[in-house]
Amino acid sequence: MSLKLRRDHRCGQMSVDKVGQNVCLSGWVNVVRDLGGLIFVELRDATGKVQLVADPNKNKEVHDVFVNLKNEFVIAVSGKLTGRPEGTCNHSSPTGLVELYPDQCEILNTARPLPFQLDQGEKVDEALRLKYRYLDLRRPEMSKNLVMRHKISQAVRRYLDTEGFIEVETPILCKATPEGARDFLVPSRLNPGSWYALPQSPQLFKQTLMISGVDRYYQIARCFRDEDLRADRQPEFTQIDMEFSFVDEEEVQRVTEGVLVESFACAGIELKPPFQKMSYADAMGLYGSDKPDLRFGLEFKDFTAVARNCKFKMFKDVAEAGGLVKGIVLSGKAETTSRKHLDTWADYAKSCGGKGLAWISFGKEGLRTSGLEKHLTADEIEQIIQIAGAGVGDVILIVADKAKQVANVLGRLRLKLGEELGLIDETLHKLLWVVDFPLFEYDEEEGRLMAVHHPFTSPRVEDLDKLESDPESVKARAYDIVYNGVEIGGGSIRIHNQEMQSKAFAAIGLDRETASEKFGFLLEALESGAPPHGGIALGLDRMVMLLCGCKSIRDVIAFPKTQSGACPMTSAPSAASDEQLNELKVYNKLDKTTEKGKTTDKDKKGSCEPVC
RNA sequence: GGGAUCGUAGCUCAGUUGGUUAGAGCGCCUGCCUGUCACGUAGGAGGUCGCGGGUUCGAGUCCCGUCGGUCCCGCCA
Repeated sequence: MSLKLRRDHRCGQMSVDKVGQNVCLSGWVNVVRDLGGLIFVELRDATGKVQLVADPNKNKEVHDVFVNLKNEFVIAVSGKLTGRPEGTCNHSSPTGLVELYPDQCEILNTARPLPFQLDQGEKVDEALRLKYRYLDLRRPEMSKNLVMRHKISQAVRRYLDTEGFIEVETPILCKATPEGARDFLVPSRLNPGSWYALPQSPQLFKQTLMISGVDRYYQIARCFRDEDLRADRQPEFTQIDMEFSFVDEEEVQRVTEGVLVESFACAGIELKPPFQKMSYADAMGLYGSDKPDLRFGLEFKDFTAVARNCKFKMFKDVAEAGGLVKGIVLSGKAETTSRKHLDTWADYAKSCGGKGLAWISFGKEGLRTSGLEKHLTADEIEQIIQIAGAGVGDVILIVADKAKQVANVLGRLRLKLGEELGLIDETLHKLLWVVDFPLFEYDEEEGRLMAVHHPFTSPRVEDLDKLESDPESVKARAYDIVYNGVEIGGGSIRIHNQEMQSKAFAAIGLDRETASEKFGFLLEALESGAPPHGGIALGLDRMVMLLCGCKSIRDVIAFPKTQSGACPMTSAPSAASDEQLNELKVYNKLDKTTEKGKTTDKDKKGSCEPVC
């Protein structure tokens, strides 16, 4: 089809300096304002909106076309751009000083009334927005997000290129790994009974590339994890994946800081590296989180020493069992904190799995407590106040429990209070490296040690001798990068030595045979001259979400999944035909499917097995 | 696997203690209207109250189940 009118300008470019020029524009009818005589139409394209005017006295033909225009019709117009008459300018629009009286107008396509109005924006039910995602993405708020994502990707590519990185693509059809998240599986037609796994990350490939001598690799890589979804978690997501040869932590962190400086600059945010560092132990001890939000205080105070020597059984037992008694201080909140507030917070603490919440309110009229004065001496309460650094007008909230539980309960309470009491300075951009993670953590359910980061993470040199004797005390050469309390990336210096890698596998209970079967190629590669190497992966979706000011990564992904992992637009996932399954030698254990392709019994777990 | 919450017109919502013919704004359709920019104005069409069952003389409203959305816990090396 040949167009009579060929676009030569974009709506967003229409400004006073183009007045007098002949322009041809194409786009969508954003809105029609038909005054009976004059008809105003807002024309929208990817760059913006501009006002078109049809005057029946000036051009009857064009006016006749305009009379029939409806929202979201696709049109092309041409004519001379004019400045708006005195008093009719719209100063709230970027193109509000100009308008176009077309001398030609062509309707390129019509549109039925839409299932939702584009100007209703975020108010529209998300399921509907996802079903008609192509309409949702027409909204400038959404297309802005896509553009921001593009800009950040481009900035990252530009920056990493200057730092000597090359982008290498790694397979999507991979081998399943025993550790980590649940894998998505893909049956192999050519090898009936065998399955590929989609990559949880390109981890092993990028390490292999280091052994190949690639030196510096990056990839904006799609990753897949078959776990439950959240506002910030999708089954497929994108990482800025990097790996470096011959580096230590400092170099990885320097380059990562550069990536973040460039990315944040896309959103007009200036970051100043180097970023603050904090040990995992401090993060957990002071904020009860491995990703503390440092935009506000409320650091934990430790009252365990007082508790150990007091007569209050509740505190004393916890302290003697190796637990902790810790609290946070709400400065100057004694007057505004009612008993109801305290009860609500205590309920919240319980809902987080805590046993309760003790409190001391240091009001003008004197002390009020959650009954603590019955169990503690005045001197002990005074000691607590001293340790808390509290004074008149302050409130102290106290939790006593196992160390892990104190961190969990008090950490979550801290976040809730930070928000509820308006303590968070929204203008701050707090970047933080969390370092010195433990290498392993004991998993009660599995009954074995698990890698905190992943099993390829190098132990700290000074802890090497403890790898077998006291593995839980070994620190990892790992680092997470945290932005305003959100983990946006993590990485480590890797093991580049076969012997140590075997020891690490052994520590997490991976026997020689399994290790060899699952990771034999890596162990072998490590024996062929593997350079010291390390890297990091940044969560692109989360970064873009935060930089766009969105609450969900779904708003920065063009075609995201719902919480149940479905795509309302395409209705994926759907049943496969018997023909397809037969070809794959896969047997469907589920009951027969309905016409709609949905399983008749949702309670049964979908499971497919090779027939052989 | 668990907790919370939502589902009423195309969209966003209201709908009292269970009681007559289920309402509003926007959108849509038909008029009128020459400087609008949330155009205005007059009229009109439009409803399996997510679905199934139960309680009741009577259910949008109460109960049970189910489907779908969202948030969270678990899970996410």
